[in-house]
Amino acid sequence: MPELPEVETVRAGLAPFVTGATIVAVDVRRDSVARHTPGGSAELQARLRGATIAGAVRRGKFLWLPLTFADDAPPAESLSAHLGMSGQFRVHTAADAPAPHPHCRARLHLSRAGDDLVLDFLDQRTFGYLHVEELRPTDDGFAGGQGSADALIPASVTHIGRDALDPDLDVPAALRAWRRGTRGIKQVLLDQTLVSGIGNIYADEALWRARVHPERPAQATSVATASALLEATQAVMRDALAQGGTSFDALYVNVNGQSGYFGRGLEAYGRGGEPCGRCGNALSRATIGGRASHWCGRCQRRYSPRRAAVR
DNA sequence: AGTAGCACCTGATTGC
DNA sequence: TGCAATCAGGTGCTAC
Repeated sequence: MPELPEVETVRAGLAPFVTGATIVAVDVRRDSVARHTPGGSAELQARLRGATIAGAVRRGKFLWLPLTFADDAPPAESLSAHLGMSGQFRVHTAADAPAPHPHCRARLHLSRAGDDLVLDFLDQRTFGYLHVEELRPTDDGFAGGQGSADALIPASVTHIGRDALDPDLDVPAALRAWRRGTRGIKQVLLDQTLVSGIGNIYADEALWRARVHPERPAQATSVATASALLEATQAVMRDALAQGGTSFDALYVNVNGQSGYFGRGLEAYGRGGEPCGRCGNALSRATIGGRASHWCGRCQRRYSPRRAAVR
């Protein structure tokens, strides 16, 4: 499922095709893809038509394309996209574009330097969406590193924290936020308002790597442990990114739902009952906070207040 | 304020 | 065999 590394792969794959392209027409094939836009698909179509895409920017799992219009003003609006669980983008030349796939929720017709392109948004499970909205200055100095889009983020993304690979992540503040409250540490890792980009799969992987039990209360997590968790998160995401970036061809923007990184490299997620790659103990699987969770009961000790008190 | 729980949706898989 | 229940996932909303 698309988490930070997968969304970054999509962003990086999309950017060279769409930057500088003008949106000629938008064919919405399922109205719910525009459910976050107040006026629905009609407003999405009307506000996108004629816009030129200035780049592709990402924070955590949120992706957006800043838009400029004929007046040459800096981008003030964006086409925002969230892949949900199963979203994909595919790019075709207009001449080679196939009939829309049954899971195609929207087809955008683009034009750049005389070339006509088709950008399909596919989404089997329909948790993803496209949205057109204004860009807002953010008070935390976020710089997406995308030139003209610096320091502006879509209105719907303002509540999302900097992501785990953002060089400007305020690490001490992030660790403090992770160590607050009564929730289990895994639920805290999944809280996109604190540190974004971590989903169910990488949460399990990071916890396994850092040897932390998913149900350890956040407030019983030491600075050292929280710090190790953040570093494990960054390491596993960098590893995934290195593999996710390997497999795309010109017309397919890889969302990497199953292929690529998945099925290799994973030590915990989806491996309930299989031996731990570190100690050989059978990995546990249970639902925690409504999410399938996987961990090693030997390497990742459950928190015990009594043991903590003795020490 | 912080947290838990559910709705949203579809297709694959499992159970009867 | 056929149908129904279950599961998976991220986010945003509601209710405590």
